[in-house]
Amino acid sequence: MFTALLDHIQKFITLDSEEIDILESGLTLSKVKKKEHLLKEGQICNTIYFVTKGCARQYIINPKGTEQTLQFAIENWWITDYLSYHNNTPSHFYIQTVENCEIIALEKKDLETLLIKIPKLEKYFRIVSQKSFGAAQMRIKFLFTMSAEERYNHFKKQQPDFVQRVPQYMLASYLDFSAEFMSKIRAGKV
Amino acid sequence: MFTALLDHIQKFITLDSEEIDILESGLTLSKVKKKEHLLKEGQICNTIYFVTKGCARQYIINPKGTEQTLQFAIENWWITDYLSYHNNTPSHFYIQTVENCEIIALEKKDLETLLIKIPKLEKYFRIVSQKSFGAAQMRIKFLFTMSAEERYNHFKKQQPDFVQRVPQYMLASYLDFSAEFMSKIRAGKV
DNA sequence: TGAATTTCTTGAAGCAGTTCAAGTTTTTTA
DNA sequence: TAAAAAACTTGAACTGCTTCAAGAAATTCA
Repeated sequence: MFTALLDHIQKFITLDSEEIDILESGLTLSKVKKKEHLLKEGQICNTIYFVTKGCARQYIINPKGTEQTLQFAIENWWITDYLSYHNNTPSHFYIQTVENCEIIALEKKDLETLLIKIPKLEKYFRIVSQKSFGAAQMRIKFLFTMSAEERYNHFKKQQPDFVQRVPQYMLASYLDFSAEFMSKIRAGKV
Repeated sequence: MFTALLDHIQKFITLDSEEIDILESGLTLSKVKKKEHLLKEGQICNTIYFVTKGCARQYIINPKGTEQTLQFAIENWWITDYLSYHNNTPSHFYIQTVENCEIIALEKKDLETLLIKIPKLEKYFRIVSQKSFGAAQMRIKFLFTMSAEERYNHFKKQQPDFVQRVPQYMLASYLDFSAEFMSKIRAGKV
């Protein structure tokens, strides 16, 4: 049931069977339909989400009223707003499913209990978040140094399957250009 | 000697005096002159740096040959390339001091030893990196939604002192616009 | 201090990508 | 399976910011 997450955790740390039991008893898997919100702007985020099936995204609504995706989370990715989570401040983001999903939602209180019972998990979350931070820095590098077309081609090369999986306008906003321009890039009219 | 770091750590966890001793014995503080490099592109990063005095930055050299700053680190900030650090891959970044600095350099091997001796530190680094990741997401939000002038004004409002502290062309590249445009923004010619 | 270096400024020309508006295609749902 | 909704396309007009070039000002260092 939780094998996806357990496998992911055990890439970084080793759990014995007792710890696995404790962990499993603290988790719940839920099905979430496409386009449902896990978090809305203004709410305080007190849950972290692990996607075991499907795809979710973090987005904002910009001053022009257009949605802009900041991050996608597919299978084996965590998604949350850590700033809201840690500072208990209203979130600047929406988190929403892009497909029908299976998601492990881990609430702050439960996570804190788990971290006390299984201190090793601290290491897991440390490494995962350090890597995520590293990935965010690379993302900023790409945004800074590549043209729109280069960003699209680079992304397509890195994640060829994923490109088919989400509406092109969402991917366009993730890569920081307009849906219309995406259309022109894909048609080779650039 | 290490009070800045100890204070920072104890914002998130509590250390007893024995743990403090262990920690201090594993640290070294070094003075680093302005413009020295802590990491260069292509090197594998196996050290994390904590700035206790001065200012460092992470930057890249873009295809046009211009430096672009991705991140600044002032007093009480960690700076490193976590992707290179964790994956043992060549770094995409330079890390360089912007002012004369005092820096605690913590090497991977030493840090791993410390994390075993003082498991609580895992929690400290987890929280710090989760917050950093949250901050990186906010940074992407600002880059996505604000005009160049708005980004400058917003940054100036958040960090009024810091704006004076670094060359304006570095700040311009951090905010993702040209040095010339920075000059025009500051002169009100926009 | 004076020379060298670094940083900042200014205006003109250019362009990568946006915006708008309208139509077409694809997907979803009742 | 028809109607509605969501997603994609196209071209024309526009614009926020870059690029270039050259000089001025500030800072560094011998």
